[in-house]
Amino acid sequence: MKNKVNRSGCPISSMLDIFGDKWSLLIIRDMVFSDKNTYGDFLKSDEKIATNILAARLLTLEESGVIQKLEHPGSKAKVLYMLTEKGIDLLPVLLEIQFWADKHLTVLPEIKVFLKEAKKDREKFIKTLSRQLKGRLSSTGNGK
Amino acid sequence: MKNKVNRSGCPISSMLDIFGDKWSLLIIRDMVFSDKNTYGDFLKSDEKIATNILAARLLTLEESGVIQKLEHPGSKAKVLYMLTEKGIDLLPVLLEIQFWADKHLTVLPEIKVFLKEAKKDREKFIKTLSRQLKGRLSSTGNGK
DNA sequence: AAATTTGCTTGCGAATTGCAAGTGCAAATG
DNA sequence: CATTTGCACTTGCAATTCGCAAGCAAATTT
Repeated sequence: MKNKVNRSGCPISSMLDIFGDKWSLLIIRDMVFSDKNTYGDFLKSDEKIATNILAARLLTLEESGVIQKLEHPGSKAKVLYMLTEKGIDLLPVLLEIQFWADKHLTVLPEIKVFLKEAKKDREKFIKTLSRQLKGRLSSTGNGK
Repeated sequence: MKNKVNRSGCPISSMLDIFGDKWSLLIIRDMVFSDKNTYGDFLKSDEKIATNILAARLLTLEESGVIQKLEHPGSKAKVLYMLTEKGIDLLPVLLEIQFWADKHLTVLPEIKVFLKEAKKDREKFIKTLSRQLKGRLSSTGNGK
């Protein structure tokens, strides 16, 4: 859980020191909303991240303590990437980004339906999904 | 209000197409929380943005419709940068980022106090500050 | 045993970043 | 009213980062 830069004491700036690029948050998105958890999974996402960029981002995300590498239960050739609690706690940020995009950008109808649902009871949605994600966490022996 | 890229139909990805760098959100932060509204104001912020980068970001933010350029009431030499409604609506995103940072990163005590206050009644805080920001908007003749 | 999958690493040209200096107009100053 | 200062940028250029393509070793499948 390394702390590299830190342009200022501002929390937004500090958050951007980790996530201020076009890819890092998408990896978290895939883990939160699409249950992706291997290198190959992330490579396959719609935005087509380059393999070297993916490797670099996974490393910094791990160094920042938002994800962790674990041995994959199904195969030694695979690596299991999991969110830490720090990573799971980004869910409200991801949700608000989507609510904003839903209002001000072009969003696919299927996603609009999902967001409408999530917005209906925001707190409960966050609590339920967070619990679910943190549940998986504790079953790895790394839960708090 | 230009639409340049669009890596996928995902709302998070689309938001990152605009804000996926280390500077854009900081400009919005300065406008929302520090009442900054001139080129010089933004240059002076703690993170020391380079002048060419600032000019480039202001342009894309304007093209994305989150800020607008207006003539400065006090001086012709100055330019007044203002948030649009689209920009003001980023407040919940900025808040959640800060709540996350408050929990998981190192944050200055004064800011922790501010965030504690904001969190106490999140909805009211957002409504009040949004109204305030949108109020300024309508006094420029560009309010909806 | 050979082919394929998986998680990377390496090379390299292209694009972006960031520092420093410069430019043109407006406003303040002497 | 001539000159300096302030303001909002632009330009040049070196350094870093990005992104495509290829390569690679270990594990797994056929």
